[in-house]
Amino acid sequence: MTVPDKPALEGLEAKWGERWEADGTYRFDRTRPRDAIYAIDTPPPTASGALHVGHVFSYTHTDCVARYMRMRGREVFYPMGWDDNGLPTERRVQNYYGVRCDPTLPYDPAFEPPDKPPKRPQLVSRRNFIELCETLTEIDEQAYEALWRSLGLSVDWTQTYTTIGAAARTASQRAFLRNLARGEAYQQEAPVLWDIDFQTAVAQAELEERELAGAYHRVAFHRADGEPLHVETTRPELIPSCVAIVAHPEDERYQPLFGTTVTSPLFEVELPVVAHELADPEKGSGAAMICTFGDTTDVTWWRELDLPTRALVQRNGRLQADAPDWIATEAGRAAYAELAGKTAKQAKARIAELLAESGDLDGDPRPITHPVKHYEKGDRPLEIVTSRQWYIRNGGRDADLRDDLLRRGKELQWVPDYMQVRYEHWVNGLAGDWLISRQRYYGVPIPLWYPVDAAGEVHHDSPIVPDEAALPVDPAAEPAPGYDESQRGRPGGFVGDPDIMDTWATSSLTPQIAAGWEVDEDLFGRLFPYDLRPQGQDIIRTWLFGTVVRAHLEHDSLPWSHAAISGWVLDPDRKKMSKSKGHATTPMGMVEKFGADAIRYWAASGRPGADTSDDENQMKVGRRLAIKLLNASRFVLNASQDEPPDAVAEPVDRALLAQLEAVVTGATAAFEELDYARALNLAEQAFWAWTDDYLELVKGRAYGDGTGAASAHAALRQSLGVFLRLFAPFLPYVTEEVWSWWRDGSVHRVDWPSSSELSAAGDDVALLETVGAVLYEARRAKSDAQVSMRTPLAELLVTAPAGDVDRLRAAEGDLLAATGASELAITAGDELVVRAVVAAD
RNA sequence: GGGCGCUUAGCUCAGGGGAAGAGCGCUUCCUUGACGCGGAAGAGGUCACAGGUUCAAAUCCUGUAGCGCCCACCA
Repeated sequence: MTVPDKPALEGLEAKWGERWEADGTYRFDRTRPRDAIYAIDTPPPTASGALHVGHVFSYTHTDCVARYMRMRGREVFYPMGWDDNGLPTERRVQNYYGVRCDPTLPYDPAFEPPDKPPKRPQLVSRRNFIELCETLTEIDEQAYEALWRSLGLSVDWTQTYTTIGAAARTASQRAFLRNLARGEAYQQEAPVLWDIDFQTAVAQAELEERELAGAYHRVAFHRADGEPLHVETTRPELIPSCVAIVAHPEDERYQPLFGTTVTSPLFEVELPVVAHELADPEKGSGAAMICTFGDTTDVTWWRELDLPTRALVQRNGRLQADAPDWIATEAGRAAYAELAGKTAKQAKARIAELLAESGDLDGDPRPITHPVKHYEKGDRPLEIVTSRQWYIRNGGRDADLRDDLLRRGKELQWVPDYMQVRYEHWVNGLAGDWLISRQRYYGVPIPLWYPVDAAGEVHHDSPIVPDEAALPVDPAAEPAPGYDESQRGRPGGFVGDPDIMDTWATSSLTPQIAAGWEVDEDLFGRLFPYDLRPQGQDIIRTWLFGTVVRAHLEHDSLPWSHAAISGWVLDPDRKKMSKSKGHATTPMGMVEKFGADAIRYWAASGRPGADTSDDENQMKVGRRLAIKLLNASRFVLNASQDEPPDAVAEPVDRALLAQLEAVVTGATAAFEELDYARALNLAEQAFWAWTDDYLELVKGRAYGDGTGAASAHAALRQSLGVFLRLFAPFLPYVTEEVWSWWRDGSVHRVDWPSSSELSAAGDDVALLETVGAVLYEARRAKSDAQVSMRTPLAELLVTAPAGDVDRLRAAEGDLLAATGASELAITAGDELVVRAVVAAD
């Protein structure tokens, strides 16, 4: 046994990191049966930038649970994935290298990215672009792994996956094909939300509302009798796309007009006045124009009222160049020419001028701010365009499936439990099925081709499906089964589906990907369904819900039994922290400054689901705790020797073990509910009482010999062993360091403490409390007298109720040694009163 | 507009019917026989506000306000 003279935290991360790796301390043993395994569906962080303090926070929570479960004898499956699939990666590659993908270019095998991003993006082929994505994500992933390792995540680093790797592409395409075969995936030509910058469709789950400045334009449409029908709109540029005017069926102002027509200003298009209960009499004039498409309500009206489609906004966000057929009059076509080719914003400004000139604008536009739908990663408002897209059923259009999924939400154990409500609200609010196709390049391709008939027409309704054994496939690079590449795009040949799948369509399969679904059925059988999905509350609607949908459809089960939802790390200004804002403190810098155990202490102090602030004070406290653990351990090990457990005989020592037993029971119960924070708090409180009171109390006895010393030694070492293991999930480095002074093997692979091992525990938990109260008064007397704590008390007089008298007599020797008093005088009384007097000099 | 969560000491947060708690910070001490990357003690609070239930409310109920997040139909 070697106890260092001056133990320190510095260097522990490197020392034990290497040792754990060499020993395979956290390696998953796949031979264990299902019920001996604890499987975690680790969130794969987005590999497109840097980890921030919020990641450190939530991943530490999971690691504490993983370490606890491992000490409870569960074999923990704790993989790490990297979400390197999708738009964030594309965008980062575009900015980092200064390139843009042009899928029409041929592959250039000799391509090297420019040293620094050129002013004007360089165009590269799709394959070159994907190679750059792979290069950059690999660099990012290495930096992530280095941070996770130094933070002490007990991940099995042989179990890693990426969401763009071959295994993920195979699983993603396989699941899609199964969905297709069962009728759960389907394609539809329909209006979709469209990002004009990214040039892709966007799913409901990826929307975010932003408050934008706009203006109500009060515009006159013309009734047959010459009277105006006023409509207030924030989007006058869509008047040429107008297909009807709508008002509430019970709105008396408009009832006489239902069934009649009006003509639009400037464009002179004849439009029916229709009724629908979604029209709000309180908004604007009570009458609204229906355009194809200005917003999602327009889509509803268009569908339910069976209106024509008059789309003018193109996928690049500009109005189409040529005047459409439905604008028939010369004046109308001339007016349209003023708008043609303009962006929505430019057209809005111009049409306001035109309406003012024609007298159809009533008053000045009235400025307002209103919520406008954006793609969460995009900059400009979404437009709605019609296109052919793939969908997966998620209950958005099917009440039975929705009920099934709501039932799954109830079946899942949520931590904290109120998070389940968010799931239910999302599922109940679904407006449609899950749009999974994306018009992008870096992602898992939709594994389909379509036949081209002799006339050159593409038959989308009879897709050509690959064999599962051939997965993963890239229809853009490989010919359809049974065809030759030369037939691509030719009459009688085929075309590949040009789209990729939404990144959530793949990451909704992380349990299947990590467990080797359909590839390693033995492993899959031991892991699925998993025990735990830890994740952020912001992605309940995307990742959590998507994973539940896929598991329900494919396996008719939940993907995991528990979902632990973590809170946010807040900025000092109490805003949600995000990496885009950039923060002075990087996680690695924090680890270097305070030590990994200190950072983990801060993180583990945040209760499940609760937001926490980025508080350096808590990290300092954690550091102090870790240092105290080193020093207290050093004292215990130097001042004692191994004694059999039954050497604990002194009432004070037996009381300590009794107290500890209660702590172990409490911490275990807390961890079973995944409440790591409560477990830490219990251990910490007991630990400080142990060092402040118990160690001081038995110090004198421990330095002596005889049965009193043996009892103290046994109790000190037993309690140290318990504390080290109680702290091991939180402070893996310092506990392992101390363990190594004393014991063989890793503290992270020994059994979690149990009450059965504390066989000598007494039943008088109150003894130490009473004795502690006396100690406290003795300290206060010395503090008041401004003397050293080592100054002996001249007098120690206690009045105590009957029960406490026995306790004090039992601890008398220790009390005298700790306070320096020569005599403990006890008188009987109703309550405990302590008189401690320091010698007058 | 709807939902969920939060509001407790200067700060960060526990507690959750039965005498207001911790850490940090602050004040005053202790020069250290495990620990100065220490230790001891002290001051500091109408538990957001208003009603209600109760012998008793920080705690349960109702409402209000502020903050955060999520959702919603951009006329």
